[in-house]
Amino acid sequence: MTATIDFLSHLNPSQRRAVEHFCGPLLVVAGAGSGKTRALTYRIANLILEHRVDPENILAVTFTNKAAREMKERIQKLFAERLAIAEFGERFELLPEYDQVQLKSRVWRTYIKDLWCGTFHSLFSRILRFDIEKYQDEKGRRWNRNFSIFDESDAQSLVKEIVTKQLNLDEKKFEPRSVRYTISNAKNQGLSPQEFAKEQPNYRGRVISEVYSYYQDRLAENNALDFDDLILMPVRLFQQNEQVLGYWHSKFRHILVDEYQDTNRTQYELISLLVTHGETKRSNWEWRDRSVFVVGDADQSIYSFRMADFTILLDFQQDFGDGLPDEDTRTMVKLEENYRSCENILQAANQLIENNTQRIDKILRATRGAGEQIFSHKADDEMAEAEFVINQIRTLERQNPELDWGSFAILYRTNAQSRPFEDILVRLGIPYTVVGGLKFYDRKEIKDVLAYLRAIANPADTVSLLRVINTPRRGIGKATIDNLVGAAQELGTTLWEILSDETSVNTLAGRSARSVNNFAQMISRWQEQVETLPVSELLQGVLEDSGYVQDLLNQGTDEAEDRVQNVQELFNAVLQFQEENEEVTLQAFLASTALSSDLDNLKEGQTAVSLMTLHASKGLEFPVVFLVGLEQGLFPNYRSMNDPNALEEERRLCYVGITRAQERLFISHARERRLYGNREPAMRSQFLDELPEELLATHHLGRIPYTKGVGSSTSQRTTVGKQSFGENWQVGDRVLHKKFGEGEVTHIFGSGRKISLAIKFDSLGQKIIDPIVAQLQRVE
DNA sequence: CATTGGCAATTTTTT
DNA sequence: ATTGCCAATG
Repeated sequence: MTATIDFLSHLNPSQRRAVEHFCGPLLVVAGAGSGKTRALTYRIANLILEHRVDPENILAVTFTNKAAREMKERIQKLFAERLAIAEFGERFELLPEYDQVQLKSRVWRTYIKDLWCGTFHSLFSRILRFDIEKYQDEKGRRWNRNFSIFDESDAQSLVKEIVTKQLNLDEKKFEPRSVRYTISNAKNQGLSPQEFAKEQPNYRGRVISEVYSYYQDRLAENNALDFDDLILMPVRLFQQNEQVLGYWHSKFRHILVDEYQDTNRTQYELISLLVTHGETKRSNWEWRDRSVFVVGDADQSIYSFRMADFTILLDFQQDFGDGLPDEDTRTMVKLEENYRSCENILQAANQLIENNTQRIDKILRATRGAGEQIFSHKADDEMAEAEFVINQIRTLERQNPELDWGSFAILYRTNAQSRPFEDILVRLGIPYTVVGGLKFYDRKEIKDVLAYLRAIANPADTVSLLRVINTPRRGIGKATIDNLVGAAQELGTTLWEILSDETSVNTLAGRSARSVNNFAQMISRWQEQVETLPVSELLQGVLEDSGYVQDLLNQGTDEAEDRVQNVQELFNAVLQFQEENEEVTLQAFLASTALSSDLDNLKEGQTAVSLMTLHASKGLEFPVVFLVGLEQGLFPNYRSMNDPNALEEERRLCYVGITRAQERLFISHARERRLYGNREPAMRSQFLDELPEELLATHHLGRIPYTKGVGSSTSQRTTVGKQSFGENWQVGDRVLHKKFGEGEVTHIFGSGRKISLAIKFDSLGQKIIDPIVAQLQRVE
């Protein structure tokens, strides 16, 4: 127990309240860099240690697989350190390696293995592997436990096929991309094809609802689910099957959700069902040995295009909590102390986000020194911008021994912006990693090989079968394939039913019958091995017997060689997956490939410059951050500029970017940028003008100073904020804000340095403002 | 049937 | 500038 106390002692009072929370609901409003991951991991450890909660009764939802992995690792470390003291009387790091390994694996087995920790998608795909056979949709479609998970490109080709082949519609008028997006939105609102159809007043909507219905048919035929189904289907299943819901409800007694501001309606529904057992009357809710603990920050909500809805976070107090105002509530904790960034960076972030109207009152407090000024740079074009950035990186790296390549991040709005940076980095031989963009699992050769595996795991997966039936060439042409598929459709069975029957093939395939039968026998052979062989050996067999690798080698081109390399990497991925998990099934491996993002592969401790989109940067931090391409139309993106809500989201994205920086922040834009091959003039982003001028440096004189931001910098800038510090604000005071105009103080939160004011502006309504950050003048 | 070349559309962000 | 799609050709 003493060890328990000692880990609680690293926490500030708010964090401590969060960590020590046991039963009932709690909302943790956690600003950027406020130590929320620490709060989450410590709380889980505390539940297990202090409250004797069995790990298998804990459900922890994270936003990425990487976050899940890290969370498990951190908890494991916590336990290992504690046990080291208890059993060896020695700090974990000081133990001999053998003991460390032993201890770690024991901790894994007793505490971590049974913890349900992952993304919504991976967690609920796992639940579906148990219970999907008890589900039947409104049209009687059914799935079995071997279901395939179709990724976004699979889903889109399916839609495309339905639009063009099945409904003979104009691809221009019904772009598969946009139709798929509409369907996805419908699913994320929990609407079935029929329910969606009822809401469609116009032709287009009705057509899309028809596509949606066919789309579900096709998924079911293939025994496949898309990403949205992984969430929606459990909701439906829970709603229609009391027993299934009861089982999972009583299993998951403690539910934690990270990045709660990025959950959508169906995800919320899922959590709600598990927490309340589908009971609508609050008085019937059982909190005796249960909790729901959510962590989030509305200011970092950047996924509304994926139907994320941060009002879910704002409503938590009403939905689950006591609904009391902030001063009295016992179901909300705010983490406002920022441990990550220097004060200048934080002030910039705070002031930028003040421009948003939809917020929860929260202000980030600096705990570190002022640090250097933020540097803003205007370049001629995107090449010059890249040169500027890389030059800064080289200079800083050379001048500061504590910085290595991994200390730098270049963040941009769109994936396409990475090129010029990569070009220069390659030229100079500086190590770098691009996260996101062209995903490993999206490469043709990887998709091909995975299609083999998917067809083996799930014979109903016709899409995958068709992908590989003639890859590499086996002389099975379009005509024979059409014949076989046509027959399957005629009979209402799967393609595999036909393929696996030699006689049918002989009648249908004519000249190619031999090839088809060979192919089918090959697949059958592998299917028999699924239960007995480890996935790695199965894959090896596939690569050899299918002739896929041989075919690539025969091509002899550089490109083909690259592909062989990638296939080899896939094989390594299987080996790694087998090392990290016990009892690896083919389905589990395939699910991990479908649900893993590039982000998950970002390795800790690699000393390479990181390039990524702002979205991908969420949750990460770097000593030095470059925010590039701040131009109207690019960032904020032109598609968001006419919609106030979308514009606020862009601003939150900028806020996320700024708050990734620990010590230094550079912001740049270009005067001219290449777009689709031709040059276009560009205007500086409006966000630049929303940053506090006095924190921005625009010219530099030779060297760029770099001092670690711990302790105050020596610069004597007097910020406007400093002038208003110490003012005695009172409710009713009239103030003038530089941007928002005149308003009246309606509430005062905190005091001294921690003061913030609620101000009702005459034109814009109420906002919470930090008088130290904002430039307020008293009126009258 | 498979390869090649020309033309068009394309870029927001992702589990 | 790059990628995907279609039509014409051996």
